Amino acid sequence: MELGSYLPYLVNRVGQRFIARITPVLNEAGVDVQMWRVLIALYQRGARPVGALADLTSINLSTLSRLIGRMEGKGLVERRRGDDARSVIVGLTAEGRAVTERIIPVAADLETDATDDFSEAELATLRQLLIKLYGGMTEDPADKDDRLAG
Amino acid sequence: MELGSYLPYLVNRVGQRFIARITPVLNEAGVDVQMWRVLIALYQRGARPVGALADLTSINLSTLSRLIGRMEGKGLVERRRGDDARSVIVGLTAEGRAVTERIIPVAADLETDATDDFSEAELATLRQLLIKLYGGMTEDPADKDDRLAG
DNA sequence: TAATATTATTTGCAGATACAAATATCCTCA
DNA sequence: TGAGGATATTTGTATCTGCAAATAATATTA
Repeated sequence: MELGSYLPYLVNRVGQRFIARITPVLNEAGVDVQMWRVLIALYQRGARPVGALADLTSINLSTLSRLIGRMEGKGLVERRRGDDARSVIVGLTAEGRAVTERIIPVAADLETDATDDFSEAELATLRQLLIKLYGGMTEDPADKDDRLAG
Repeated sequence: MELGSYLPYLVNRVGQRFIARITPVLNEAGVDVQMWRVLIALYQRGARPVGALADLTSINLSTLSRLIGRMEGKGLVERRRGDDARSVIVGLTAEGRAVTERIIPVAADLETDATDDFSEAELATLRQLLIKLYGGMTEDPADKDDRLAG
């Protein structure tokens, strides 16, 4: 195996660079990368039980529980009891939404900046292939048959 | 901004899935994801001072220092003094190399598995675009002009 | 060449993470 | 309807992480 053409390697090193670049932006806004994951997940998908949010973000459930506690302390999210009182629904507060919307344009610039040399066609192809790749990967490889969606 | 087509998002969620999949394989071999990063960096690039290894892996220097200590304890790497005695050169031991080479084929299968539905052309395009993207991103965006390589 | 600055790594410490156990609620069926 | 099991989340605890300070060695310069 040639590591330089190994897909997980190629994907993760780009991902890490994106993270390295967005981190200062996030810190300025008083959040970290994990909180940002939660913010965009909630922003995109709406309020969710903790467990569903864990699936969505791939953050460990106990870690997420405490992370939500910290975000609650910052006024970014709020917890409420679900209809099923075992579950706790987490949703953005107005401030959480505002912070997210403040970061988004900076994040968008970051992408633009990184893809200076890309044609529109290349960019579209890259997006499409990444979506396809993700779609082809279930969380647990054993589930390959009953895959429904991301 | 539509998050579903936001490149850092698309890249990182695929990267996370790869990590989720390789983790059990690594654990079986007694290493974690960070150790794996160090192993492949050393395997690919050869022995390096701690600082250079930190750059290569994007692992924080103090974290890396202690990580190397743990890996040393497992017999995977060894430290030796550099010509400049301020630096510490880290290199794979025979066992570290053996462990790395034992994991590599499993990691390769993981890629094959994830790209079942990809044509050779699509796979090649994806690789090429990821390499190009990485090349267009310096660690520090301010360095955009004096970029040399990854 | 001795004092000071610079570079490379390690350690002190506070906070974050993940596994496993504990807690809280719901569902089933006798 | 209430006992036992299933599901959802939180907490106990040991380990890992990263910032800043400490340590160690090399370069500079007066």
